[in-house]
Amino acid sequence: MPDPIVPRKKTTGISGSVKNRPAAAGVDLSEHLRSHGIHPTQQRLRVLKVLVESKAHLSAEEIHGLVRAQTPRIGLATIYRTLHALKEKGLVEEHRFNDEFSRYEAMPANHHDHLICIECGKVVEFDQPLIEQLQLAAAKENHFSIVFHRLEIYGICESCAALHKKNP
Amino acid sequence: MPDPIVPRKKTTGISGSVKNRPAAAGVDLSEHLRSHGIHPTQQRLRVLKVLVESKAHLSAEEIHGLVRAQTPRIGLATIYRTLHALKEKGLVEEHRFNDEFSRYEAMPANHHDHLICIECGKVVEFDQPLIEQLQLAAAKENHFSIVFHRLEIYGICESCAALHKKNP
DNA sequence: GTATCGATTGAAACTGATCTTCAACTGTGA
DNA sequence: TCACAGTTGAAGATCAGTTTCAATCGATAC
Repeated sequence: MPDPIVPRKKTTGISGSVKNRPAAAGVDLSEHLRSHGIHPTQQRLRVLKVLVESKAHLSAEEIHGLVRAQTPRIGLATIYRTLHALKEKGLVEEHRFNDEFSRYEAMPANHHDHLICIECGKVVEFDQPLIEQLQLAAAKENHFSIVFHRLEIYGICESCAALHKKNP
Repeated sequence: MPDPIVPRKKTTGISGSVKNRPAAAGVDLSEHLRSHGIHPTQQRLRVLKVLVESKAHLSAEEIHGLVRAQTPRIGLATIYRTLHALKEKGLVEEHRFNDEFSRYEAMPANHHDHLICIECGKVVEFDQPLIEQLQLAAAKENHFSIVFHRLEIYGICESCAALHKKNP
């Protein structure tokens, strides 16, 4: 079972079903940052805002592009620095799907896993509490205490499958 | 829950419980390659041999080092080219744990998932058929057909936990 | 054995994501 | 106003992985 290459370009917008982020539901982003020990500069607020409002899992490049619409002179280094800080404080999650670069999302209220279409790159989030329980059992059996986990299912989404039937 | 950085150096040997690889159990590697449409050159045989005999998940750099012991002039480009070919034919699996680079293992007979210690980098393989069934259910619910998946559980292994108790 | 020709190789240069450095800027408090 | 710490943008460095290209290999025909 070889890893198919996900044929996705950096610029591709990726949609995914996303639950309400806590910060999107009216929480003051500035206070959100401050309460996590991050000084809320304009740049940091805008990076976080882009992530909170986005329905996608964004690359650093994409975040840079979106933030630049409001703050044209912001540098890519600031994006990376901010993402590191946010990640370290647990406000942002980093994913490495089948790309050669990372994608980021604002930390959701609940952990979830990902279904990723290897044709179009669409990412759908899901959660299966039972899977988490079985993971706990597997960890216990091997004398591990779980800190976090990552479950990614790669496959073909409904619309790509339909396309295949039309143009096989 | 921020991603802890796995404190692992490129040169660290990583152990893990590994079932017998089919090719390690007496199958002729040369024939193994040929039957998958890969011309069995010395270089390719040695890369595959290192992977089959290894008990670890090796980086390209590590494979290069090991192969060079027998073929001193082999280039890193050849390692990468060979790994691509092997991966494409499903003879090798690529993993990206919490590192910034890829690790490879000879394709095991059965799919398995990974427990990874975030302290020492130890990788333990396990499988839980029930988890796979639940994944199928999650995919079906979202109208995905699964091609492959990746489950990685990060945590603290028994011996690192014991160390922590001694030197907290 | 020898000629031919495509496949494969090693070395070196390249690429692209990410990180580091450093001087300039900003905000805050004395 | 001054000092100082924290933050920023720009440019350059780094490093895993890829591409290029001339040299070599190996299978096949003769």
